[in-house]
Amino acid sequence: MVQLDHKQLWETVADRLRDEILDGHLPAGARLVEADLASRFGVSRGPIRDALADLSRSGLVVDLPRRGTSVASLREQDLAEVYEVRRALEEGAVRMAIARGTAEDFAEMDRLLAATENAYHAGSLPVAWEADMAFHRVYCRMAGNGRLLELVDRLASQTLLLMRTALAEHASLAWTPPVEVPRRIADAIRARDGEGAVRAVANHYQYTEDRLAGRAKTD
Amino acid sequence: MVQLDHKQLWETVADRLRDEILDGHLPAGARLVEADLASRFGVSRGPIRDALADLSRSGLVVDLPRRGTSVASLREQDLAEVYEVRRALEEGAVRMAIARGTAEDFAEMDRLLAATENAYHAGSLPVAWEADMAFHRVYCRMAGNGRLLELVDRLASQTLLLMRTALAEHASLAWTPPVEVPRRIADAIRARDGEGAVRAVANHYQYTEDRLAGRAKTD
DNA sequence: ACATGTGCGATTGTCAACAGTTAGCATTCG
DNA sequence: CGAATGCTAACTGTTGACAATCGCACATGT
Repeated sequence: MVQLDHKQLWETVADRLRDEILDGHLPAGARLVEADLASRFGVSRGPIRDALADLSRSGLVVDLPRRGTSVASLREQDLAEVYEVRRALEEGAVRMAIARGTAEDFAEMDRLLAATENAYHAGSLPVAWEADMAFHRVYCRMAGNGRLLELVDRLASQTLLLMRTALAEHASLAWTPPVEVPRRIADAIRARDGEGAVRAVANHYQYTEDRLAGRAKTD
Repeated sequence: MVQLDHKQLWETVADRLRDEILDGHLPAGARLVEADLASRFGVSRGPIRDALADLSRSGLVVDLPRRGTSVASLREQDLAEVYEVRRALEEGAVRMAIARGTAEDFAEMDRLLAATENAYHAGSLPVAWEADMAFHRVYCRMAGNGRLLELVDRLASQTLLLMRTALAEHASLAWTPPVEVPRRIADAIRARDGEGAVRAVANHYQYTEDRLAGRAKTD
């Protein structure tokens, strides 16, 4: 049986809004008025509400009762929170993933590592970040835990938004970790080295933290 | 400023439904028909939809498109998933918590450990489980990461539901870990021993896993 | 000048009704 | 007798309208 994935109206709306938020078309803090969106997309407010509820779940918008919803403007504090949770989840993920990786998974990781570096050197940071997110996603998928994967996805969205909005203020965010850092994760998983993989993930986040802390000092 | 929490209609509905699900009044698999609930609570379908969406987020109900929502009937697989994610999050949480624990936090942990054991010996398992969840929640709150705490809360709901429904089938689930196991977590946090706390959490979940695996074999 | 009260516009919360889809059952045809 | 087809009732997805609430600006009084 072919699973044709018919999207509900609110899913289509949510996808569209998510894109507009992540590509910066809807800047942080922008108000999302249900009636406006309804007329813009030619639907009623019901699906709009559902879509906004989903984006709120993902942390891309904030929803103040009786006062409407607006695009989340995430701060330093949020960045730290997201990274802490992602680190915890990914450390768990690699431990589970080591038993289940297939050759295709490893090939995809290699491909994404290369894509990240290429995009970085080509100067296309958003593309590099997305490839990096996809890289992390691969081994989280390998963990074979649907709940974990969904959480990672939602946090990845928030991370992308954070990077985008933060980059607008701090040019020093225009970087990705040197490819060796994430590669160590891939290598450890490939070698079925659980503790090594956990260390590699910790190292990756430590590196990122240090780099961000450095920014805080030098800016 | 005092945060008085005025509840939206859907929140009230969600709380009520959550209770009814967790105390077994609404058994696993029970269909939740929007119109029925609307007339039962004397509201329209709108707030009911919002409430169901929230419960779906928490994993307490499943939502099949165009076919309505019903109380989640979680399986062995789900139990494993939830525990894996909880373990990952809590290992991260204790690492963050060691720096931030206050005397009140430690007192509350002690109190909850005692409450768990008392309720267990008094034969009131649901109470014991809830106290245990609250215990875990304390050090997750100490981590000072709102996102992490919210995830832990949602997973705790699922765990309670799992325990309840599983208990109905397997009497051998009628237990809690010996109080020493969670106490080691509290002790390590109190001693500001980060790696020890991580080990204690891992140990706790390992113990639970073994016990559950034992059930699978002996039942 | 400052605090307090009041009216207005904007926006969400809630409701009731319509339309499309689904599962189950009866019916028909081979 | 079995499989495919066509109905039917139940339910969700969606809509448009109404009511309640909030923020803001202006007026009023001290």
